[in-house]
Amino acid sequence: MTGCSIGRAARATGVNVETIRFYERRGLVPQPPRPTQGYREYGAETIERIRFIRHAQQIGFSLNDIRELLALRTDPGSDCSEVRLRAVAKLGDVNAKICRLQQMRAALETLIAACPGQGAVGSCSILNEIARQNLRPVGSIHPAKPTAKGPVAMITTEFIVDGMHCGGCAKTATALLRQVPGVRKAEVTYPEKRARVLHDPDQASAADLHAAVGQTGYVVRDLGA
Amino acid sequence: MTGCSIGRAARATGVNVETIRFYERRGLVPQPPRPTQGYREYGAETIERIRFIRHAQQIGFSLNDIRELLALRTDPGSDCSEVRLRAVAKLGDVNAKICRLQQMRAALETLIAACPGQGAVGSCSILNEIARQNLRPVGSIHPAKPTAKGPVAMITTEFIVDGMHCGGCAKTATALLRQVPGVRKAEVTYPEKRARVLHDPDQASAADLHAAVGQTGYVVRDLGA
DNA sequence: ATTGACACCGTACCATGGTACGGAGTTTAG
DNA sequence: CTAAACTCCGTACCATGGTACGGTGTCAAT
Repeated sequence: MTGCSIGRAARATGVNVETIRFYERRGLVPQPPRPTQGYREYGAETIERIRFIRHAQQIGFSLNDIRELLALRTDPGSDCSEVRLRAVAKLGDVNAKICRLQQMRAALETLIAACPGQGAVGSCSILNEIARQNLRPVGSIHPAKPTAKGPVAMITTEFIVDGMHCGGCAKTATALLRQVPGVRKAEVTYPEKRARVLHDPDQASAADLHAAVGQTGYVVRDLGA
Repeated sequence: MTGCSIGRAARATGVNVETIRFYERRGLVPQPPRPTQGYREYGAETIERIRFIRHAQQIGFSLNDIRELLALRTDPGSDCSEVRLRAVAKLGDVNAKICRLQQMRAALETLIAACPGQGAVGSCSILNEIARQNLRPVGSIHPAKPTAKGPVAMITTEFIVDGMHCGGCAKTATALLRQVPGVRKAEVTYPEKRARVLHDPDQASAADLHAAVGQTGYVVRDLGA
């Protein structure tokens, strides 16, 4: 069977033509061969890949996550445990979001219940409660810490991460670090085993960073060790 | 008591200076007086306004929502029921998001539970299940309908919305229409009582649009009526 | 008087996930 | 053969909520 054009591929997968080109630019879909006049020709495996992307999105993976999953999937040297690690991390994200939203829901329900439903806005209990914030604060993903607290002094912390066995591990570790509140930038390099994190020491201590990386089984050492 | 500079206001509210300027551009914070050399001077009411914004964000309101809430709050002619309507609508949003996330969570948990935790990626149950989508599809906000199904024919539907009594009502109605899957653009104008919606008729029927607007108590009529 | 901190402005940039557009060339169906 | 439909490409734009930068001007403390 011969391949199909971008338009057919789009119809087959239920996405826009532009979306496929966008995925190609993002490295989610490989550059296809172009046998005739520069027209892209997609085989069944790419069609399937696009479906994979949409399904993975449905369960909460971002396009960057999905690129990594696809890389793992293609690389015969990688292990299923890598995938599992990512699924577990994503489940954690999803749970955290649910938790936040449930707090929002509780706050909204409280406000609505207290509202008489009519009257002048000046005496509107909802607006007044929001203004006073007689609401329990909604926690962030990690245990409540003040976020975005104006001008803060960022510092860079560097440490060694052992136990990684591929660049994908490094990316997982990077993602975990970025989830820590107070972290502005994080990069973990695989062969060097180095983590470099720009963070606000008041919000995220070195121990917080270590804990974030350590939760997946990687082992953290200080530079001097 | 005299007002304070933008820097002090930022520190007092825990936001960035740039954020205050950003809110000003977005119309969330009024243009302050500038008694000396063009420097902004903020009074207590603006500080309180910024706090209101942050609190409202915490419970899920977007900046656009908040602008409307602030307008209602300031306008002595508006009624508390307007506010309540928005809170109820937001609660609906939040519930819908929770629902989606719970479906994601269930899907991830199923995948993780089925994963042996090690082995070659070729036989990774997680990746294979994602590829096959042996997962119950995650519904969107409204009852499951296919989303983003490639090139679709959009149509414009126009109808009359009765029962609105201010521009804020029109905005509420607009927001409700935008939540309907298949709707690309929606605009509702107050004095004209007109709704104009660009949508995919396969995903969102005229009846869907009417139902979305009707759920708040506005009354929909066809143009010819 | 000097110097560091603060303020001004416009604009660009970050992530996220796409969609849209314009102008050109190509393929395919009638 | 012609015209519609499709494809190419780069770039710009949508919403969301900000942050950052560069160049310049001003205020306050020493």
